[in-house]
Amino acid sequence: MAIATAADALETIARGAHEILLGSELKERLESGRPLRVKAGFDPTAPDLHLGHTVLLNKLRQFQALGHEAIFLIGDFTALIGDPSGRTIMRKPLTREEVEANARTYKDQIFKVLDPSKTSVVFNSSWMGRMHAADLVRLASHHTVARMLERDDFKTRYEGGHPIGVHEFLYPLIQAYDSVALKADVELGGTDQKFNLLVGRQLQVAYGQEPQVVLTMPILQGLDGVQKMSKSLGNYVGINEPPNEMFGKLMSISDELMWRYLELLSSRPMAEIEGWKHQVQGGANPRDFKVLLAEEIVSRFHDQSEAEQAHHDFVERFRHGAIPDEMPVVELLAQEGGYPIAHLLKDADLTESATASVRMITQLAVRIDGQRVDDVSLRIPAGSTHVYQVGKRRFARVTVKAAANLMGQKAGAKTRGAGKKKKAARRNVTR
RNA sequence: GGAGGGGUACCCAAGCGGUCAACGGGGGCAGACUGUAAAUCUGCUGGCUUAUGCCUUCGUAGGUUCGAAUCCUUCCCCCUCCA
Repeated sequence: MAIATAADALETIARGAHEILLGSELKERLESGRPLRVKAGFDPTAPDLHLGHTVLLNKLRQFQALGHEAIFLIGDFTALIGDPSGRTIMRKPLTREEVEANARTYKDQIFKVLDPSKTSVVFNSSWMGRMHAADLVRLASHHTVARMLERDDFKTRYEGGHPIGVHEFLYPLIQAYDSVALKADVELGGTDQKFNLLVGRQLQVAYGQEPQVVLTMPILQGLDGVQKMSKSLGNYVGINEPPNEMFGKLMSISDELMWRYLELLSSRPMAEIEGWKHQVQGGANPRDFKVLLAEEIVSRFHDQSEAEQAHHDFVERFRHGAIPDEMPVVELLAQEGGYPIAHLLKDADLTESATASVRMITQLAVRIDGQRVDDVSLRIPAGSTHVYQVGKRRFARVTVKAAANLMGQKAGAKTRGAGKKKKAARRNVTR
């Protein structure tokens, strides 16, 4: 098997990396010529992978391309603890069932990036599940509380008066033990994992192994460019998202963030990306390079033609202000006198509440078939179909129908009465 | 086990008997400007068929009062110190 020269390999591996500890050890192992065991652990807590996860996957892929073996560790055992990294609060443990379901989705998705023939997928429950209490105590004896509290987030929480569960201390230890069990040569992780990864080195030495090389990758910022990409923050691009969504989201990142994404997500050579940077400094429009990024990512998770289509749709929609072809279609039954606009927007899921609709209308953010609406008390007559728009991104095609039979009843019941009924019902539930 | 401190809207954080749907900041949303972005400026940020109106919210459940996020009691949760 042909393995690239150690110098070339190092350059590839170092791309985008935040830190390599120790670089000299990595070089030695690369020079040994044998395939290295490269481990990266994932919490099976996220049901859907997003681009943030692919930063590590891409790096694993690069190792594979260099002839090494990727060990994709699903931390199904550790997930029962919940990684406290970067958190200021304690995480709720997952149930066995949740963990298993999540792990399956991982397996389904990672091979969009990784080479299956050079990947082994392992679960740390397969050794941790068999460990005896006595072994765990022995494992725990290799670390001190003082050292645990060196970890930034533990320290912050401790000093800030936030609770820390004793079991959370086990997380780094178990993750570290995984490296022992797997005899890992290299472990990849986000920068927030540095502490855990280093515990791995220490523990391997304690168990008589050569310490693994630690490679940390920057945490990919989400679309907001500030917080890390995560599903719960809603600033993510999922790898299973439809092409248009994916394309649109990637185009919405800031110019500055674009370079980060290119470095960490694109498979284009860095030299080429550097060239783009110079062009932008010379006055080229960053947007055009953002397009190239978006196309590359969309074609990776879909295909080339879908990427081109997404690009085309995007231009139509934003440059020419076109109304998108695809949008939710909603049918509503009008009451006597038409459908009040504020309620229509809420019922079509364009706003959170009628009050919010009023706010949007007042702020001139609402359009019907492209026409601005400024009348809060507008009523939409039955028998009409229009495209309603709130802000720039939310659309729905709404048909208002006459409510033939229901009309009598609904009109008969005064709104106040209906409101009271609801409240009464709620009270009953509470009691 | 004992002593003290604390739980306010998405988050942080004021308020400490009426003028509180609750200051301020962050975040979010919208408008203007742009390149779709960023930066900037402005507005909004509990719900209700839109109302100088009503309803629900300041950990939980009660109580005092004409009136409570603010006072009293119960319970729950968190933190610190002592043992």
